[in-house]
Amino acid sequence: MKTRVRFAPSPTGPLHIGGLRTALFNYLYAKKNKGVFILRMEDTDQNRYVDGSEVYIQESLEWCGLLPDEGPKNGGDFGPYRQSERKSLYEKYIQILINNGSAYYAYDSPEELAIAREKSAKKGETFVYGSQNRHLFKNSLTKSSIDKDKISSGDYVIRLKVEPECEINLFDEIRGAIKVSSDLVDDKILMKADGMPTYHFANVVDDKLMKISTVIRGEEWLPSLPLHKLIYDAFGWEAPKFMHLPLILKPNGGGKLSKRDGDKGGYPVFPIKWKSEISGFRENGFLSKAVVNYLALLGWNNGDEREIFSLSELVNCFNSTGIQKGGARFDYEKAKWINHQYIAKTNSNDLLQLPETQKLLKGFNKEKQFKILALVKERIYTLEDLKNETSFIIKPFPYDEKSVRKLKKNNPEKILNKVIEVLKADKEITGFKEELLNWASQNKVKIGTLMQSLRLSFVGRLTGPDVFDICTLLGKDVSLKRVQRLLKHLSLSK
RNA sequence: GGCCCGUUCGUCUAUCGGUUAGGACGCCAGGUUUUCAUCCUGGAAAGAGGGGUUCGAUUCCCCUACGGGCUACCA
Repeated sequence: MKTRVRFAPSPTGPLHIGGLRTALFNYLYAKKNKGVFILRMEDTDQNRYVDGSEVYIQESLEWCGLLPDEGPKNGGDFGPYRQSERKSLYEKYIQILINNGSAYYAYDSPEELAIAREKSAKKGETFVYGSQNRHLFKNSLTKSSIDKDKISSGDYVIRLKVEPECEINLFDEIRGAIKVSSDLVDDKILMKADGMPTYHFANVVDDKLMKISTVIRGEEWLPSLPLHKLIYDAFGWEAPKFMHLPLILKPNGGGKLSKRDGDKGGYPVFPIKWKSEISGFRENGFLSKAVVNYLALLGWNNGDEREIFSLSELVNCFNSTGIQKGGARFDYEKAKWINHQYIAKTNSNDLLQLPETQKLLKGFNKEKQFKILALVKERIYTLEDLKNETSFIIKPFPYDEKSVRKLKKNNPEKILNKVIEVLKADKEITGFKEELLNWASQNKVKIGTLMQSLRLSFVGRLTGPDVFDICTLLGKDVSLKRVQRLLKHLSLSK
């Protein structure tokens, strides 16, 4: 049987990294098994639909290199790939269930149900619309015939008729066998009053019609697995395999990572920016490969100590036995560390291709960009760090006065004047380093003081990359100006 | 509340009955860099608790505790 898996988000806003990781694992499973990765939009809830979501999801997947083989954008033989466009299919298939007695019409209003639910809650009971009490409600099982008026006015839903006292045997590829009694399963609504299917029904029908071999989704779906199994059974269909992924948890506990955790925690939770309001990993200076790598490690491991994987390496190594059972806390520090590894490893030319890098380095020509990147690449954790690491090239930081005062005690004027002399004489800056160091040792000038004088001149602080590399990058004229400027500053601050 | 799933350093994880319980992030110390960062070396840091099974349990089973998910005409 051909491996076919689907990533099935609903377009209710931007996709967060939990969803992205589900997509990733689907992709890896598909590619590992030489199968097909499908994108399906679960847009059956018209109230929650958010414009732009589908494009966002597609772009996020593309940014990460997780290109769907079939989906709303590029089509396929099993379309349409938006559930809203498959309405006639659900209508056709629900009739099968109506006809074989597995489903029935129900006419209770949402208000009536809310009241019933409240009643149960007051008694401390769980409300279940099912075999025990369905006779107390308005439906085609309690009335001798179906309510023609309600049907024609569309004022009804269709529920699954769950048989009592059946043992439902489930199997999850990660967790193994699970047994649940059918008494715990509601007569869940399959078709809503607006004529749209619920997730549960559409999901089963589509997975069957799209020949999905393995359903890989988040653990939040595990509780509805019995229901889904019952729907497959009602059709007499063989169910696909199921794999429920552990959830990605908030960094400090308290549940699964949510879309709102980003602004609270000061870290991105979305792959790319959403409209202009929320920035993503991309805008925060992450390489997509690093994000993919980190996400893969959140709930999966290769069984060894390896941590850095490219997408194709992940495809090769991926194995569902390496998937974790428990939820994984999101750790932004580790994500940054992986990004740091990728930035340092990626060659500068490739980094310069990225629009994000170009934006950060737009004031420089190509040659200079390359040099700057080489200078700071191994120091930074995100591309955003380029800003802080390179700003002194355009304009030095305001002098760190504490360092200036300290330096002053060591007669830096003599050194700075020598530097000026050398810079003026040396046309190419080539012998700059050697000459200064020689001079220092001959004149009993502490090298430390020399270095600090230079660094303070060029950077304004006592931090940064190698001071002679900086000088070379700045060029003779700029270097000279900065040394003269420090000399002037020293004399003024007497 | 009910149901389901889970539980190894602070965090991500290795271990498929016998290990000084390993690695990584973070943290601390030292080294390199006469700066900071990177990098290198070292260190502190874990089997939730209680019962079984077994010659032997982190590993298998049960209970408890804790964590999480679900409990909509949302997905």
